[in-house]
Amino acid sequence: MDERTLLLLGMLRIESQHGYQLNEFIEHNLGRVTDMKKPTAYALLDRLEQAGAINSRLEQEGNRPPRKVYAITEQGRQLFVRLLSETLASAEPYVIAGDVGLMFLDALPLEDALKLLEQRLQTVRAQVAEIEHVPAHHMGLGVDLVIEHQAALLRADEAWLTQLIARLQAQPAKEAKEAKDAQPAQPSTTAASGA
Amino acid sequence: MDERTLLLLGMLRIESQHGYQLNEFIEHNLGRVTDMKKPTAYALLDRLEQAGAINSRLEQEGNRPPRKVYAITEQGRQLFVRLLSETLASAEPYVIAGDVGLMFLDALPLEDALKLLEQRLQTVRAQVAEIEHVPAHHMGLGVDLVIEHQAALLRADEAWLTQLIARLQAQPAKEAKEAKDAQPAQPSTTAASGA
DNA sequence: AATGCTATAGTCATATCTGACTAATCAGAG
DNA sequence: CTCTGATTAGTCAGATATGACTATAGCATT
Repeated sequence: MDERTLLLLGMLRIESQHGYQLNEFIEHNLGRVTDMKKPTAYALLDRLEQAGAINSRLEQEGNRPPRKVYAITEQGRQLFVRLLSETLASAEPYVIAGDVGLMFLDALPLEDALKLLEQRLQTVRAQVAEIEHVPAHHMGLGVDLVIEHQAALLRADEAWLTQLIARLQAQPAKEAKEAKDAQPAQPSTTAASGA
Repeated sequence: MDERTLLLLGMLRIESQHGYQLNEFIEHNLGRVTDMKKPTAYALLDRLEQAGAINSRLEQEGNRPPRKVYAITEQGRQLFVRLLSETLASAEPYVIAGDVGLMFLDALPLEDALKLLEQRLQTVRAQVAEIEHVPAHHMGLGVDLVIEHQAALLRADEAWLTQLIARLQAQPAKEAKEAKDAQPAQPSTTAASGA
């Protein structure tokens, strides 16, 4: 949530903009950097204005509905530098949603698991391919660095997955045994999930 | 949010448990897998019970306050397999919070940026070290795989960061130029953030 | 000159999540 | 025995986030 604030301040630091503009840019170009949705952005802008980090003036173009153009204030710049420093210096341990699936890999028959992991691998490969084709100097922001970073992580992910699949294919016996070892608990009522 | 449901179902599939038990385990052992908090878990358990995926019976131990022991139902097992399959097959493009910072790296003087990135690198290294010392067969679940996966990603992260720092140190001129190029917009009111 | 379509600009009711709290039991110190 | 602090078990008000919606303007088509 602090990163979202940082993002908005950073964008306004580059250029004063109205809400719609900010949201369009985020939606179209920053899908990899944030998943903040429109209403959240408006809410944060309101809060930032309350706090004096940005201010807004109404602007009328033609006789379209008037829109609020937000500009960063001196106070906002200070907040920006503070948030940026904090964000750069720290490394929040990330939580990867898909990892929950790995925890229960042994609940599925090996064949099924392999099929699903191969699907996942396809998806990851597609993501790598896509990100490698994003043109450099994408938007003049440091978005390039983010793209690089994400590409590096995605490639690591691809490599790991590939190796996992190979391992599972090569040692079905061993992995099956591990799966057994993993549940010394009571066999419980029904056993229908078919492990 | 679906992963959270999957996690709870998966844990109950292994063994019937009461809420407190589930939460303790998550808090102490699954910090890397999920960041779900206690009240969220209770809310999801309620919802799963409404939906018939789990049921609960009250259990009294000594004369401590009675507690609800949740058990997965046949319906719940089916849901579990479905969610697990979906999760394993897909690869949601992850959003790394810290990446927002990278976007605005050029807003700081190079020296400052380097100092901050080095701090980040320290943190990442500490995380790598920590994760490499987690004992294997940690809890008998597939948690091992998750640990491996996260270790792989963390090492990739470390390598990328190291290389970024080297690049920034080696080519201060070029990077400084890029920083200039990055903002052909208006110089705006105050220029106090000192870029 | 009415119709439908897209872009613009934002709002709001609802769903979701969590920090802070309640409340009972137990174990040990004095 | 009774006070203190830890453990167990959970709840709830309030903060956050978002899907779905409103509403106007411009433009092309018929």
